[in-house]
Amino acid sequence: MPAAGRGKSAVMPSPSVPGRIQPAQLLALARDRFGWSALRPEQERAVRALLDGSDVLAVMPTGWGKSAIYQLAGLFLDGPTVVLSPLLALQRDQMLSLEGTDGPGAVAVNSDARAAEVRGSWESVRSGSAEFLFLTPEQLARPEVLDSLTGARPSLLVVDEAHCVSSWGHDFRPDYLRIGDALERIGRPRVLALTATAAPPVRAEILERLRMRDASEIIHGFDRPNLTLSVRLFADDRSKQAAVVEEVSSEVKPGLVYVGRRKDTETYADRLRGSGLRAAAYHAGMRVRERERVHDEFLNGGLDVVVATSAFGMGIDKPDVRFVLHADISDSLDAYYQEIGRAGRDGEPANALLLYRMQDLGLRRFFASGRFDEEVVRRVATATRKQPATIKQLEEKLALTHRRVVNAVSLLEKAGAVVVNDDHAVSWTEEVRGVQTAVRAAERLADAVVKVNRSRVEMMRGYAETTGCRRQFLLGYFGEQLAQSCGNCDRCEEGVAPAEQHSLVESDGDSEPYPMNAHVTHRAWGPGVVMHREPDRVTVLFDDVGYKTLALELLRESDALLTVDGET
DNA sequence: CGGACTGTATCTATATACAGTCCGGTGCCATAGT
Repeated sequence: MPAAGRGKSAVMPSPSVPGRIQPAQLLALARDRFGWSALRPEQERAVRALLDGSDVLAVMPTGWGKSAIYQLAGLFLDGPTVVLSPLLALQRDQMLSLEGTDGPGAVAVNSDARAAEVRGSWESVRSGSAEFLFLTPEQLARPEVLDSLTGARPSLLVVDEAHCVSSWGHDFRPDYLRIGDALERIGRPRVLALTATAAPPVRAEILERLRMRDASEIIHGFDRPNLTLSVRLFADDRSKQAAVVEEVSSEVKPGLVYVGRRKDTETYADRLRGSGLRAAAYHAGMRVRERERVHDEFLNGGLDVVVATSAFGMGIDKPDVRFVLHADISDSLDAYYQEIGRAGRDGEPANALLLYRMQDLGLRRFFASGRFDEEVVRRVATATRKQPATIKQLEEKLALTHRRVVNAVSLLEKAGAVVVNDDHAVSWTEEVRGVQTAVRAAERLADAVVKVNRSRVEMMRGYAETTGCRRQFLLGYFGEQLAQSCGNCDRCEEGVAPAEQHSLVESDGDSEPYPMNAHVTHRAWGPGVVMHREPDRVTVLFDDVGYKTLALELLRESDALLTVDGET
C-alpha cells in the first residue's frame, strides 16, 4: 500500500469550493491519498472538466485508470459520489481497490446485502463517512433508493462500462433505459460516463440516454498496434472446428476462445483438454462457484485457455493474454473490439483471430432481432390509460415480469404516450390518440432498434469480408482514420491492402464524392454519416436504419441517390 | 437464421429424403425451499 503510513496529507482540498484547482494540487492529492506517482493527461483533463461543472464521457483502454478520475474528482466535490456498475463482481473489485488507500470509504447497496447492512450504508453516505456509493441500475428502479439518494444530494454520478447504456435495455436489463430519468429525479448531479469501447453512434447514444449536457468527450485512441488481426474463412462447420483446435494448439498461451453457444464452450474445452491443454469452459449457465473458480484460475495462470460465451470478460485485466480466437463471429464490431482488447495488454505481440463462416451470422441476426410483444405493450397502455400506476403495481396487476413492464413503459414513454411522474407513477399523456396508435408507435420504435442491431451485424460481416486492411476497417468504425495500411493484419501480409490503399489516396481531393465523415442524405434512408470507404464501396451510418454499404458504381449511375450536405 | 432432432413417407430399407419443431446470449432481483 504505497500511501500507507504517510498520514493524512497537509493538502486538504476545500471540498465545497472546486474553483480553479492547480495541477500540482491534483497530483499532490493523488499521491497522498491514493499513492499514485503520476496522472495521465487524460485523467487530469477529465477531473478538471468535472470540477469545472461539466459532464464527461471518457473513452480509454482498460488499465488506464478510469476509476482514478472519479476517485479524485469525488474528493473535491461536496457530496457523495454514486457509481453505477453493471456487475456486482465489478463493484466488489472497485471497493477492494478503494479499501487499500487513504481515501474515503465506499459502500454498496445491492441484493447481496442484508437489511441492517443497507441501513448502515445509507447512514454512512448521509453522514459523509462514505464518499462512494456503488449501485446497479436496477437499484434506481426502487422508489426508496431514489428517495434516499435525493436526500443524500450526490454531487457526481458515475456510469461505469457506459457502453452498456447503448447495448442493453432494449430487451435486456431494461433498467438501463431509466438511468436518465433517475438522474433528474435525484437532483441532476454532474455525470461521468466511462468505457473502453464506444464507436461514434454509441457515444451519441450514451450522451442522449444519460441526457448529458455540454459534455467533454475525452477519447483515447482505439488503435492497439501490437494486436495482429486476421480472419480465416470456412465453408463448413467440421473444418472450422478442427481449425479451432489446431490454431489454439499452435498459439502461445494463455488465450481466450469465444463461441456463440453455451454448449460449444463445453465441447471445445473437452477437445482442447483431449489434446493436452489446461482448458476450461465459461458461460452464464454455470454455477457461481464454478465461474469464480475458472475466473481465478485463468488470472493466476492455472489455465492455458478459457472457452467462453460473451459472459466472460468484463473486468478481466490480465496483462499477458497472447491470443483471442473467435470460433464464432461477434454480433458487432463493438463487441468484437471489446473481446479482442483482452489480448496483449502488456504491449507485447498478441493475435486476434476470427474463424468465419457465413452461416454463423444467422445466430447473430437472430439475437439482433429482439422480440416485440404487442400484447404486453397493449395491456400496459390500456392499464395506464385507465389509471396511473407504478411499475411495481403494473407488474402485479397484469401478472407480468418486471422486465416486460419496464420495456413496454420505456417504449410507450419514448412514443410520447406515457410519462413517469415524480411520485413514480406511470400515467397516460393524451398526446397520442389512443391505445392502438400508441402500440403502433411503440412497434415502430422497436423496429428501428432491430434495424440498427442488424446493421451492426452487417458491419461485423464487413470486417470479416473486407479485402482491405483490417485495422483501417476497425478503426474507421470507431471514427479514426489510419492513413497507412497497418502492416500487421492478414490482408497487409498478403500484400492486397497496400495497393488498394494507394488507389484510395489517389482518389482524394475534389473528385471525391463521399469523403469520410461527410454528412449525406439518402432518398429512402434519410440522413447519415460516411463511416467507411473502400475503393468500390462506401459505408454510411444512417440515423434511422443503421449501417448500409453502397456500391460507388451504382451511386454514380443514379447520382440523386445520395447527396452530400457538406461538412458540419 | 441455421442446426439438431423427430417423425413420416416411400419404388418396404442392414435407407434416405423431406417437413416440422425447437432452440439459441448477456445479469440484475425476488422468491421459494432447506
